[in-house]
Amino acid sequence: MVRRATPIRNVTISDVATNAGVSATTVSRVLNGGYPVAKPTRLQVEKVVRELGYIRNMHAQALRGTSTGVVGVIIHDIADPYFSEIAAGIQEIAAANQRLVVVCNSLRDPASELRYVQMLRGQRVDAIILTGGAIEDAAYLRALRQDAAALKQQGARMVICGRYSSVTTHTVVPDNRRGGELITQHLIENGHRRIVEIMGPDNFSTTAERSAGHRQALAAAGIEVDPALALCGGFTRDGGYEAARSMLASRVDFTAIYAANDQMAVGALAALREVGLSVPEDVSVVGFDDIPTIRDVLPGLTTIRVAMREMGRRSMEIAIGAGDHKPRVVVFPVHLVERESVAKPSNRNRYHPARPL
Amino acid sequence: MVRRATPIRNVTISDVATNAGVSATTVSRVLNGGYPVAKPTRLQVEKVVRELGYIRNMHAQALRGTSTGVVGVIIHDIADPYFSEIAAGIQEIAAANQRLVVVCNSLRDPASELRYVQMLRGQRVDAIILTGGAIEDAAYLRALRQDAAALKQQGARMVICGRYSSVTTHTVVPDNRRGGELITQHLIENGHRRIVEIMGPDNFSTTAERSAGHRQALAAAGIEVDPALALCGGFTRDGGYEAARSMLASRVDFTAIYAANDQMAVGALAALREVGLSVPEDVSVVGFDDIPTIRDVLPGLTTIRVAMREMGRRSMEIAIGAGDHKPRVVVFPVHLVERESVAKPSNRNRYHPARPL
DNA sequence: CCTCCAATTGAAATCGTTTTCGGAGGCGGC
DNA sequence: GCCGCCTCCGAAAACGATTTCAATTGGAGG
Repeated sequence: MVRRATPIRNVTISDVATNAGVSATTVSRVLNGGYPVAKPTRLQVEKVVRELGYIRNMHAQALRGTSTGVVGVIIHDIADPYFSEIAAGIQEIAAANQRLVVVCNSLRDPASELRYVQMLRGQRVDAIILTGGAIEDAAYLRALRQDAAALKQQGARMVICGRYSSVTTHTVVPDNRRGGELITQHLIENGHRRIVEIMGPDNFSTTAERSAGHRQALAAAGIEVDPALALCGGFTRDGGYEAARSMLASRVDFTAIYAANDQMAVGALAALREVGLSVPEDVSVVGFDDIPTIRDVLPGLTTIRVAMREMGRRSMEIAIGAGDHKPRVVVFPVHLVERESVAKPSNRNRYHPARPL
Repeated sequence: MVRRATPIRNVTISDVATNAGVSATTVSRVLNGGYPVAKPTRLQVEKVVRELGYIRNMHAQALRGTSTGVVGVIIHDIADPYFSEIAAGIQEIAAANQRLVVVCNSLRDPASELRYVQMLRGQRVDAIILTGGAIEDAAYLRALRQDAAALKQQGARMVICGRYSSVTTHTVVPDNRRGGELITQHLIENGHRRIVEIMGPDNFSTTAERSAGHRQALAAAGIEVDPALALCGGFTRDGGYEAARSMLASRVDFTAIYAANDQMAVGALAALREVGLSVPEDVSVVGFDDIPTIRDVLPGLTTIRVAMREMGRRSMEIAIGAGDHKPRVVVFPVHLVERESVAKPSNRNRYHPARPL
């Protein structure tokens, strides 16, 4: 096969200008509007643009100084339903405003998060949205703060979605603490006093907040916190499964499980099912987030609704909000969604799993 | 608050050059390697780069002609577990190769897909990955073919993931037809002859292929296709739910449901549960894809495993595969995953749902 | 001492756009 | 007839990087 002799070159604004018999300046003015261009000239230029299939080179445009129209999003894991909902919300607003979104998966690794921030700065994005909780150790914070300053310096924004942070003034968060409180109250009202808490990974702000709400509700009801009932796991289905199994193996006494997110709750459900315990008859189980897929697990999981998609939308709105530089902290309210996974405690079978581990 | 007097300007390569007492050329050479630079000079430049926190302006670099390091991905819906798995695979390879990924949600709209292709061409991306089935009408195809030609002309690639297409030579697809055949054979081997087929949206290539495999297996078993047993729905949980309900309402006789993807199968499961039919005792149900969340629905859904993440990985590998311009069509094999949603047919309750619609 | 070569470095052109600063023409008012 | 204003348009200077071409140095070899 013979390679084309013509060099690889795109149609440029000068090509359009030449073909239309005007200068590049005029073409640019037609393209961008705002300047006076005589009607016939405008029409002619538009015709040539169509004929040649001209597309603006965004890099030249960006280099010249105008905005890039690109927003960077750094997200833990796009395959995680919690984050993909947020991402979908972000996309909605981006699409409605002709913005492009660069999505980066940090896989919960602070170092890779920082690397991505650098790459996005190199891309001169208009804004960066950081989603998800993060381990906020000192070195990480220092680096991020520098990036945020540089970003602001170049007129770009940083918004943090899903966690509080001292790094930027633009923040969108669910009311995690309140959620932990609400769901725990619900369990307490149903008569539970020995509640297993399957927490998220250590050191994550989300973990801390959801746990704080839980303990607060416990304290308000005069229930002492038993360290034997709390354990950490990855924020995943398998994390919940493993945690539930190890709790079961430890033989400690409990009547309910509070998992720090729905996926862990689903894992716990699976672990309970495996040993022949049924929910909610033997054990009550609650989750957090109300991810879309949750409505099809059995029994229906009682959980805390977090408006993930709306949070994504709001983050993007703030990210591209034109002139408005006012600091924003948006706290999304949460609420309890009751399904079938909670009942009054009973002692049936609790210490004698039908099937052994 | 007083605005900073200093103009918004980034550290450029010339700043580094000045501070290091060398020329921009030398800095560029230190940054990109390949040219001889004396050790002390190199060290000095690297030191200044660190001190000033210099970050390359990708736009200037891209404008000059080197690649942008960005790959565009156009995907139906990032919140759909099928696609978010593919996206995760794409991200894995991108991360390993320092590429950035621009993700665009087309929401199954061909027009918006084309708009995004244009925007991505404006970004001079190194490649575009198109995922998901599409309505391939003539006008759409013509436009896409033009874009593909222009892309190739500028040295970029287009790879299509999830559907066959006459537009580009780079294609990554699951063996949809074979999957439809396998799962139908499985039902037939279990004694089913009246199988409802809940198809995906009309005109989608994926729908057509999965349905073709189904009918092929039916034909091979000498079972005549009954049009009353087939119906279309959106590729969503609710699409499956609605389809199942309307089938139930139509009172036609069937013993099994083949849904064209897992989400529709889950919807069908919910519809059956609502009318008091149990799976697999009263009706067998199968899906397609084996999305991750499926393993936690009850009863465990028998389905066809599609290697979504691997497909994403492979698409990206092809997209950034450097010199290699050989056309590639990669067909991913599928296989049957047996769980608990299929049993021999029985007549119990079939015409007398415990609860009315 | 002269020539030549290898090793380093720099000046300047280039990529495609936007924008500033004027220039050219037309027209009304004096 | 001249002045000034408006309308429309173009030349040229950025933006920040890479790369070509050439220059400088120092040392080796004759």
